[in-house]
Amino acid sequence: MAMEKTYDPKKAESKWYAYWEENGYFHAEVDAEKRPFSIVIPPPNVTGELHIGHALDNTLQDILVRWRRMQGFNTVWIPGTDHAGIATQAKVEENIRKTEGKTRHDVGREEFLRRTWAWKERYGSRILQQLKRLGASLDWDRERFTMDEGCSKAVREVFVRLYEKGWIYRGNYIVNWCPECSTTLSDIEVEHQEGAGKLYHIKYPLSDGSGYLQIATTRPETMLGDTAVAVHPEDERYSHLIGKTAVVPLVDREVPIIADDYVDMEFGTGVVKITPAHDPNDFEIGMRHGLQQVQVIGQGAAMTEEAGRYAGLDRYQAREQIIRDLEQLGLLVKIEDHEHAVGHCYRCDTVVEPLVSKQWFVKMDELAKPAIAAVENGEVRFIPERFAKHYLHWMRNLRDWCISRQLWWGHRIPIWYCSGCGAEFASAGEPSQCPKCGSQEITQDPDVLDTWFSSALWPFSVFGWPDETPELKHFYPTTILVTGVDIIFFWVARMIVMGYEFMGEKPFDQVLIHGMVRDALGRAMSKSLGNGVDPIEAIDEYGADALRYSLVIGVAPGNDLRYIPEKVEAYRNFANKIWNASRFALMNLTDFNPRMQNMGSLALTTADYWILSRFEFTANEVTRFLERYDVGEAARVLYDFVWSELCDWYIELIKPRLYGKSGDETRYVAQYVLWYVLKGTLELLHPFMPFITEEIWQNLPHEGETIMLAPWPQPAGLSSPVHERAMHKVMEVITEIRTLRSEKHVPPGRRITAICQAEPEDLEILSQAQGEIMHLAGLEELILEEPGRTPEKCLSAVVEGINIFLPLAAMVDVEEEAARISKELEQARRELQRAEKNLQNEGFISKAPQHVVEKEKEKAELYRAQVARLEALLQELRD
RNA sequence: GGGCAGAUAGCUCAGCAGGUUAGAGCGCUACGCUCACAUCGUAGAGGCCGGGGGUUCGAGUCCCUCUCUGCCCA
Repeated sequence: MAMEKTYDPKKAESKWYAYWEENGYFHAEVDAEKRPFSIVIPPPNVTGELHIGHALDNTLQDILVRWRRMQGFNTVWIPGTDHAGIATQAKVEENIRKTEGKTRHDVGREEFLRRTWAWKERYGSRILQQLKRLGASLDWDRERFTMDEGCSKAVREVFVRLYEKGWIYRGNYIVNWCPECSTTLSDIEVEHQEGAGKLYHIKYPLSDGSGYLQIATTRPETMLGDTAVAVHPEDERYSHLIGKTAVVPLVDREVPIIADDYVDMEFGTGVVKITPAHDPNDFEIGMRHGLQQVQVIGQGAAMTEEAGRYAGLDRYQAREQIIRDLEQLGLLVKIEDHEHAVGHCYRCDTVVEPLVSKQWFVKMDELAKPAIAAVENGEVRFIPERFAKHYLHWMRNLRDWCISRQLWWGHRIPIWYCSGCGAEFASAGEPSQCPKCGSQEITQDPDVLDTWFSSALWPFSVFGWPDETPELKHFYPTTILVTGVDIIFFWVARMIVMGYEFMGEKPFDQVLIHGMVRDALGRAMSKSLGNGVDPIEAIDEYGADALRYSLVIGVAPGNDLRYIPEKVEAYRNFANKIWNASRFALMNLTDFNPRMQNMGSLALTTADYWILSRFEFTANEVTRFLERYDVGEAARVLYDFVWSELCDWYIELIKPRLYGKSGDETRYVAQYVLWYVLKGTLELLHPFMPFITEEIWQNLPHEGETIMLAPWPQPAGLSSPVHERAMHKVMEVITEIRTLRSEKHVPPGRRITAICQAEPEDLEILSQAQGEIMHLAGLEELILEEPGRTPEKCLSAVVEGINIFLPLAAMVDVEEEAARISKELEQARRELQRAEKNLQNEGFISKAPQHVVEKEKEKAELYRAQVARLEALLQELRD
């Protein structure tokens, strides 16, 4: 095959993805003989677009999936999308508004839903197509959608069962209302943002005319709905007023002065107004004290009729007007600047309004118990572990989950009301009459469920639950869930809850949490900042493999990372490096057939033993890191091996042999080892860089149809510390000669002579590698001898106890040489001192492990020789 | 207010189970188009591992504390 000088990702990517898909390599059937490895994708929003966070999340999953698949696990990765209630509905509404100038109410519920489905059909596959560009090896035959028939059935089943258990209930409670989205939100869908606000101090007259109480509030507009004033029961300043009444200004409502622990004596004046209808804490107090609820703010965030002359005003206009009016009445004491957190809608960022309304809730206390225990006892493990704390803290302080949404797009709540007998009943099917009175006058609850309700069932609904399918039996619990920190509460926690309740078992063994992708300045990516990165653009520019590698390499689990285009470029270069090393290999393997001889019968050189040993080490490390889900370190180890050891050293070392300069026999050996290591390296790289590895692998002698299904490299007994140490010495000698040349500006093309003096053992090593040393150090002659004489007029150095002399009389400046050698001598002495100090330490000798002591002794010996040699050199120079 | 994370080369980050002469990429300096690669090679400069204390024979790594930055919860 003719390979281009640079790697072209575009061609390889489309070609191989299609090949994999057509051959069904992504698909797994249930196979009881094999160990399953299963992952469900965190379903992206069906009408969304792939962003860089998805790219990271799915790259991690794909790496794990491809790796386990190569290891022979029965591997399945389930794709799918989420209907994303609010987001999708908002998009379609926006479209209707723009094109027809109509609202969803103008269009009507049925028609609106028809259009939303059409929208989903049209744009819903987009994000999945984008995942294909990334190389994601998802089992497309098993694609699901949270609102498809099966998932919807699961949702209704779960709802009905919980309802019948009494764990889903309807009640009038204070909920978070988004005036913009016109729906309730669950507690976690509210984001608290710190902001500059004001603290208003207002006087409330006592009913008996004996004076005033001064209260402090950040939201004066809610005072119109005040039904009490509260103080702390132990606050002596006010104890005499408890039980009396005060008058709420502007509305002249007489309200009780109550005592409640909730009041913070330190805050403001220690007196707070109580508005049960518009504040969650006040709501609780109201329940405790049986207070009336007066709703003064409506669903559109405008003041209601209850607000009297303020009715119709927006909540913020009302605030201003009220302050002006209080000021006129002389009841406004002061306004202070005040930092406080305000709840915003996580979808549209509008300030949320707490309102009392009739909604559906899931009772969480019982449900949470097994889900808490599972993480406490390690049945479900978070990686990194610290996220278990986040999870547990949240789970232990759970409030009931508000699941009804005033939307149209979603799973409609399977509750019907009978206008005949007034019954309320749940049904998993489509009832035609009331089970109590038989009346056909029944209407379904108009609300839909929180999107996360269906996502919570994802790990079993995708396998066909409530039916007991073979898939469910084989692939559940899934092996690992990979997702970002931001949805631990939204999604992970609820999956664990639902898994235990309905499967009687955890939904996954492990949860791998990764951080967020930030921009180059470390800021979160957001629409408003416009600093988002389109992964598809990055793939177009640098290739999917490069993007994948750049997202995972060197990232510690759970840590955030920055997206820096230069980094992607660096791994584009890495891909190119692999490409060119392979191109070189293939050019030299045209006449090679690995079946001619096997490795055992080959006369391996030190370099061969060395690279095989390093390859084995690398393979073990990569596997070890992947087993700990430390993808970042696995990728880093591989990168270093490929670039430094394989390309910079091994390939350079064997060039003379490949060119036939040392005979056919050793040429074949070099070919064999190069082929073996390159093929194995591609296999190790494949999970990280699926496309380029397949492209090259297919061109190397290989067995099998695809690298995707090639066996993951196993330990093969290739480790060889002896050869590693020998090679290390050779490399040090080469580097030292190069350094001397470089410092003295010996032209790179000039072939020179070198003399190496060493003890017999080392001489043997050097002599074995004589050809390689000469080749890589640019020598025309390498003289190997035992120490004794000091050659005249030489550049000299000592490494690894080996004297090196370069007879370059013209380059030798005695002063410079002396200075350079002195400097090295100093350093060697320092190291020697350090080592000796350790060895003289009783504690060290007796307490440090044997191998550490041995190592230290070896070091000391080496430094001692180094010092002696350098001292001798210096002496000669000065004579 | 509570909890968590981070602080290592000019920049962005690794450093896993305390023991390496503390690493990488980018950037920087010098040289080099040597028949895989200039998306490259060779050589090099650059770090009291945030401050202070402690544990240990030994601390970037473990413990305490302080400072700064970020995140989550209330």
